[in-house]
Amino acid sequence: MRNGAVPDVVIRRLPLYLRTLRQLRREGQQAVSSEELARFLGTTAAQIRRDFSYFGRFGKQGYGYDIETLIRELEAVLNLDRTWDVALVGYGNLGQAIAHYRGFEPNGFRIAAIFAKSPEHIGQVVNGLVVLPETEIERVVRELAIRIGILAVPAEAAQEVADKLIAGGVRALLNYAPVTLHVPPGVVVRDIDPIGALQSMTYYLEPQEPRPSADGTPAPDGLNLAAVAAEAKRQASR
Amino acid sequence: MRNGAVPDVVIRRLPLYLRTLRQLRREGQQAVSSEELARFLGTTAAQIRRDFSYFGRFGKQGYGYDIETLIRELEAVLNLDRTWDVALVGYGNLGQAIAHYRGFEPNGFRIAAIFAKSPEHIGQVVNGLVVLPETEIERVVRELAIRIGILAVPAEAAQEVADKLIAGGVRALLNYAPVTLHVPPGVVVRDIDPIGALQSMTYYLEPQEPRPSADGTPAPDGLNLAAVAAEAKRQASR
DNA sequence: TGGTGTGAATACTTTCACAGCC
DNA sequence: GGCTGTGAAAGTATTCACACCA
Repeated sequence: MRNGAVPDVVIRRLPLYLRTLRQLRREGQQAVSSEELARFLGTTAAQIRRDFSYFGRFGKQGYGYDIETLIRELEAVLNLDRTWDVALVGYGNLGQAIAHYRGFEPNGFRIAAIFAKSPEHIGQVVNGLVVLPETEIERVVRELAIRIGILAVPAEAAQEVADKLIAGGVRALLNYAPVTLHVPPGVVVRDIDPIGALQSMTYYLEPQEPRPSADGTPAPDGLNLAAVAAEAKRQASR
Repeated sequence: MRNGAVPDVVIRRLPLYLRTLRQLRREGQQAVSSEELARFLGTTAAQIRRDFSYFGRFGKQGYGYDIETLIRELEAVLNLDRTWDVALVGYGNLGQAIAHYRGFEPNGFRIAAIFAKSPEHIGQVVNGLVVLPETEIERVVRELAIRIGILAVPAEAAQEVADKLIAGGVRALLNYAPVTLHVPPGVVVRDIDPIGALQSMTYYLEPQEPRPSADGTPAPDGLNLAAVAAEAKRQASR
């Protein structure tokens, strides 16, 4: 983000360290060296040591880092030693998938309010939450002191919804809409952009034409996909 | 990615330019200056000019960039002047959401094969595609000459699935699983990591305690969320 | 011995600022 | 007059390499 002492690149890497450390803890490991951690993450040991050094001296020479301690330190740095309430806006395909995603709670995030535009969605109950109308965003977000919003609305609606969330006090936005949000200073945005990710990867691919098989054939190359599936299922259920 | 002439940071920005340019085209705009484009994107004009300059001289002094031309140039750079077939692996909540997402096709990506592990999913038909067993990944991907894979499987399965895709010829992976994939040189990976994004944003938030309201009350602050929803719905349907 | 933490060197990225062109 | 494309400068990030320590 803005110019604090610690570069944002570093901050973005901390969750990866945390994830890997928790994994190692799950496997019963006690300590880890920057070298070993780097292998897991596909980075360098120097980078990891430098990254940690922004926040303190967490390691012991000749030993490495105590995993339990390091996890707690990183959680403290990232303010993850508490649970954060989140407001989800949008209850279409994507919004519903997010609402049902079980990965937030174990990571310290809890969807505390859901907003939708369509009357068909408003009033539905999900995980004990009532889907509220988007007109209520500002009020409810303020009342519940929610600081984090997830935008799962169509591109056209994203900026307006972001404005409402921010008006209610939200300071961090996870944006799934394919638009660049404009936010005042003090508000962080992270974009989730699968299409952009795909489009940047194709740069590195050989631009060979898609195979010249005549269009219209659903299963080129003599591969009968339905048959493949049926046969495999038969085998599996044996 | 690796050391080519053009930095990967630049490549990652191109899809954003493309998206914005298409938006402007939709609105009927003919030309755009680096300055104006920068305002839309929250960057600087200098950066945009530098980025484009890696690939050619697309602008006209005193005029700016012809939007139509620039779009075509960027599409060519990113190899987006064709349609790319994609293999989707995983058909749980997330995989199904991805399979039904309507945003791929208009952007030049087409899900051409879907794989799942669970027998309950295998054989289902989605958009005219039969969900295939993961055992068939390598063969089918090779037969269909698919270069791009989307991983929507649990963390534990991700590396193994990635290996199979790569064995079949995939060279680009969009990874939704919360793990660091290890891939040979020549394979690009982009991670979609909402949890990591949230965890890095909380660094910037005030670490204030969640409001001290006694636990257990589903609607603190006298806000009756169900009532809010019901009332709003009543008003909307009037 | 085996590892950290960190100055110093290197590599990469962004920004400035202006000549040059339409 | 207005805006591009780009050398050169400034600013960031990564890596090296080693003093130091358990």
